[in-house]
Order: sequence, then C-alpha cells, then structure tokens
Amino acid sequence: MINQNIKIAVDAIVFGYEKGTLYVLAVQQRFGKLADRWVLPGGFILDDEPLLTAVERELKEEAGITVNYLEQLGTFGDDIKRDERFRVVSVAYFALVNPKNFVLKADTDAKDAKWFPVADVPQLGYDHNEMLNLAHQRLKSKLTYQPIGFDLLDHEFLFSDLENLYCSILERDIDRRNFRKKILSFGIVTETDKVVKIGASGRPGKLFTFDKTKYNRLLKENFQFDIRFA
Amino acid sequence: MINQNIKIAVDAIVFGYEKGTLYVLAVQQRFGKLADRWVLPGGFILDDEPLLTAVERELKEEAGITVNYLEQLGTFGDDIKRDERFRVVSVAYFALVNPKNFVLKADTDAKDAKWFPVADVPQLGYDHNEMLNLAHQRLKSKLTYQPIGFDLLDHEFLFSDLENLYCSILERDIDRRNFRKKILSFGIVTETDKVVKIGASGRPGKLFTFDKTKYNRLLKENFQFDIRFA
DNA sequence: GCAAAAGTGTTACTTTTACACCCATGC
DNA sequence: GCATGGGTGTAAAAGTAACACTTTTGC
Repeated sequence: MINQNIKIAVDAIVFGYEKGTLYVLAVQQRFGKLADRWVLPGGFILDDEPLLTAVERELKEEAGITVNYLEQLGTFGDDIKRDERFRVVSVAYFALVNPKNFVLKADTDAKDAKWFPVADVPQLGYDHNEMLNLAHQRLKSKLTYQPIGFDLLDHEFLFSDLENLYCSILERDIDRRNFRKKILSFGIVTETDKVVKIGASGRPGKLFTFDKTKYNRLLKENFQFDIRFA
Repeated sequence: MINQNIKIAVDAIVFGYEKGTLYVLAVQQRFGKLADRWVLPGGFILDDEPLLTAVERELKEEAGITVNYLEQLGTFGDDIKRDERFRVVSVAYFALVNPKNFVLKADTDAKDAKWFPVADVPQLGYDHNEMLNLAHQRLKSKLTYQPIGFDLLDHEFLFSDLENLYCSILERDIDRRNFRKKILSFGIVTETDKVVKIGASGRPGKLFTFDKTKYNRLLKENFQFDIRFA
C-alpha cells in the first residue's frame, strides 16, 4: 500500500447579498500559527465523511449557517506549500446564502465569523484570496446562465431587488424594461398578490417569487436561462 | 496535528478525435484486485508533487502521451467507498489530444493503453464511467464557448474537418455556410496557402490554422467565442 | 404638488436562420 | 461526363438594444 503524507480539507466561499452589496463570509481562527487571521470557513474532512458533508458541517460549526446553494468550485493542490505546516490539498466550494436568514455565531474552532464586503476583503490566510477571486468570477458568470441570483434574495422579492442584484454583482447598468421583459418571458418568476412599500416614499411594488419547480420542468425541455446584455 | 487516513489520486479523461469519432483513453490495470480491468489513466500523487504534475506524469507513464489541453474537471470524494481498498479522493482532469501525434505505449503500472470510442466504452473500474460522463458533458458544452476543438485537430486542418468535429461531438447537423461565416468572423482562424486533397475524389480544400496568439489578444478585449446554433 | 420608486411599448438594429447552386478534381 | 467534396450569398425572421413617460404613494 502506498504511503502518502497529505491532508485533505474543504473550504467554502459563501456569498451573501444585501442592499446592493455583495458579501463573503470569513471566520477568525482561534488556534495555531494563523490565530486571529481571517480565513474562509473550512477544515479537515473526517475519514468517513463525504466532502459535501464536511463543508456543510464546517459551515454549521464555524458560523452557524446552512446555505441555499452549494457546488464544488475547484481543488487547490498545486502549491505544495499553501499551508506551511504540512501539505494540504483543499477542495473549495462555492455557496450562496441569504444573510438575513441567519445570525452568525462562531463556534468550536472559530473565534468570530463575519461578513466582509467582497470589494473590501482583508488579506486572508493561506491562498484564500485566490479562492475568493475564482469564486467571485464564477458567481458573475453563473449569474448570466443559471438562475442562482434567487438564492441570495428573500423568498419574496421586488423586481427592483433582482435588478439591483444583477447591476451590483455584474457591475454594470441594466435597462429596467428589457430586464423585466426578459426575466418574465422565461416564466419562472411568479407575481404574488402582495404589494409592499419599502422606505418612506415611492410607489409600492409587487412581490415576486422564483418558481423552482417550473424551472426544473423547463430544464428537461432544453430551456436555457440566459441573461447577457447591457 | 490531525490524523487522516485518506489517499489522494488524480485521474484523467483524455479525449481524442479522428475521422468523425470521439475517443477516450483508457489503460488496463496490471496489478491489484482490478487487474485486467480498463480504467482511466491516473494514480496517486507524490508528497511533493503538484496535482497538475501528477496528471502529466501519469499520462506519460501509463500511455506515453503529452496532451494539448488540460484542466481540472472536479474532485470525486463523496462516495467514501469508491475505491474498496481504502478511501481515495480523486481529482479528475479533462484533457484533449490529437491521437495522431502519439503511438500509445503502456509502461510501468499499465498493461495496455487504448483508445475507446466514447459511444462504446466498456464498464470501467471505480467510478470512472461517471467521470467520463461528466467530462463528456463538459466537452460538449465547452466546445460552444471556448475554441478547444482545435486541440483535437491537426495544426493545419480543412474547414470540413472542423465542421465534422462539431457535428459529431455535438451530435447534430450544422449548416456549413453559417458555420464557416461565424468561425471566420471571429478572425482567429487563418487560411494558409496550402491546398490538399484527401481521398480519391472531390475538389481540394484549403488548409487553415488556429491563431492562438490572436485569440489571446482578443480575449483581453472582451471577445467571446460562441457557437451555439443549428 | 413634489419627490421617489414602480410600471409599461415601440422602433431601429443586429444576429440568426434557412436555403441551393457552381467549382475543382480524379476517374 | 459524372461523382465527390469545396466554396459561396441573400432574404426572412427573431432577438436585442435604445429610449421616456405615466402611476402610485408619503410627505
């Protein structure tokens, strides 16, 4: 049997969105050489634990959250000194959550857990800024060909929320009329009969929901979600 | 220091294309419980070896090839019994090569190395059919938004070669005129002054090359390669 | 009545699709 | 001269982009 002296970890890049700002979750290490440094949530996997389970466990333990969307991003194992203690290969996961749904609470390994605006993230430990950059790119491109924006919003949202999410994450202006037309043409966003008003002034707007069931049905018929325009 | 009893491997899904057929490279195991079984080329990584280097080494050792294109596909580590001997997490790589450029030669660990038509692959060891399926999907989708088809063809090729590659891999008909117009409009395919004739009859065709330098230049100016049509 | 956000259509332009005939060669 | 594969243009249709005014509400 072969001998190998490498450890396997998972790390998660968890994005949250609120009022025009994109955030990423970081935790402050309690122990070790990088104590007090901010890093992405993550940790070593257990011998009998699937990778996905490990990420979910770490997110629960280190920040007290359960995400809406989770997919593998990529594995970091080319730099054999990415952890200076010993060799660690890390499988990075890309996750989305609505920050409103949770109060962050650091637990076991983490001293603190916090949302940082992606535009203003400190230097993180290990190669975690690199992971974050990759995830950020993935988020931007995925937003245009998969309806993942809804995983960052409330279950019921205003059309302007969706529009602002796209504008701020993609960092460009979007024509409100064309955007609404396009999204509605897919038929995966449903108008509720609720009307709300946010703030002190302005006309109240209707609330909408994302119809995931319908989306999954359409997928089978070769439907392609696609929003790439000015 | 934490204790972990998990091994890390890499595996490669190497696609080759020739005369309208898509092939995948498999090797026959020489040792162990799966001796004689066909599997994807791959193996355990060394303690001080980057993942990418490990894949390249295994491809060299087990089949004697060097690929044209290599990227990470994904990491398989959710099924903790995917290798029945002990737990192995495997990082799968997606690779493209022109089969004409090499004569396969099995070496060290592999008893034999062989190209199988993707449409007619035997039952492979471990979860390698699953990896192959994922890679096959990736190939199909990537073909439409990245100019990777050229890595499967000769350096100089006929337009009909490119067209047939797209038709056969995407499994649909393509309008020759529209296809040529679109590809040429990108300006990344250059006409050489060579003219060749293949087979016994028909008008000779011009040879073309893919201008990678120009493609990379265009990428910086936000160029988007994109071929999705009937 | 005014400030603020929601809601709504039309037109020009660009891109995509559909489609068929002539050309060069070997036999 | 015919069989085989290479090379080419145009018109209809669809989709995208650009653009501004009216509505509802709170103050």
